[in-house]
Amino acid sequence: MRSSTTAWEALFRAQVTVMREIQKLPEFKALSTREYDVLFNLSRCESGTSRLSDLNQYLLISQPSLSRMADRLESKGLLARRQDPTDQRAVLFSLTDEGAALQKSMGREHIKGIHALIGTALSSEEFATLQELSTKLRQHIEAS
Amino acid sequence: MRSSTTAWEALFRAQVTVMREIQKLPEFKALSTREYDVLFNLSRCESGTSRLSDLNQYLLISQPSLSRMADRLESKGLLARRQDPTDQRAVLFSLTDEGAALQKSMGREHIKGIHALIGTALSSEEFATLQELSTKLRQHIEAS
DNA sequence: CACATTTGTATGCGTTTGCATGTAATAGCA
DNA sequence: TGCTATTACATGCAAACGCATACAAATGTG
Repeated sequence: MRSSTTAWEALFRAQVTVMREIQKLPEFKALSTREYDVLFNLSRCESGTSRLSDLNQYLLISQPSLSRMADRLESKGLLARRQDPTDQRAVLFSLTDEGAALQKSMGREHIKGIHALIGTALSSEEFATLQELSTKLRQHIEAS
Repeated sequence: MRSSTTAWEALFRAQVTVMREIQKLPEFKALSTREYDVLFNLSRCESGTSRLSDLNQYLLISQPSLSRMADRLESKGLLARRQDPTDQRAVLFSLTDEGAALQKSMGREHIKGIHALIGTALSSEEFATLQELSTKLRQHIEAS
């Protein structure tokens, strides 16, 4: 009972602390971290496209918020919407060339920023362990 | 370069996944997770009070947002504002009895929910390691 | 095959948020 | 001491958010 909740609290506090610093980084003047996260997740789809509802699974924002955020990203020319040919209800999102390029450049800066921020906080082995345990935790929930 | 950023991504994704589930828990119908977080942080102050700016250090929301959230929590009778006698600019927040009681009851439900959600995801040793590494990561940033 | 249910997305609307800025108190300095 | 800079919080305002709901397409059911 105790170990899982204290571990969660520690993980959550670490996330808040890192996130506070990340939001200050200059690359997030153009796009908020939430918006970047949409581009990032889309860039990770091997098909290059994703339904709104599938994308929403990996984000903290609500479905209506994502729908409207997509409007904005679309009007900025970063994202393209098209109908799913196999399901007329569904919408498929994909990055435009411009969106993909912006994601890449923000991603590069983001990596630099993260490294500068936490690069020396833990050893390589510790980072690997943290990654492994975080992934295991996430997968446990996704599997249930 | 790589190990720190992939570990951060994994930690962040885990946080999103856990948080999505937490937000669905029934106890967060009364108060949002952000609002609960304010009560939680206040409950952890050994003095029982905290300046707005100090409290804000541990939260992701902006200072103006916290100021207005405090207005709402105050009007709900959960929080009390008073002036810092040693600094006329500053405001000291503290939980009212009602606020402390609500935090405790939400905290209890929260712990149950977390345990039900992730209790069996990792072993006790793994949770302890996750907690230790997360804390070390956070402290590295806070120290800089 | 009609009809109810479910699923996927969009929209109305009130609330919450952040940015820029205002105001007042303190600190720093010449 | 007087003046500037800084710090702490609040407020105006537009943007973004979530909830409830509407709508349309797909699925299930008799």
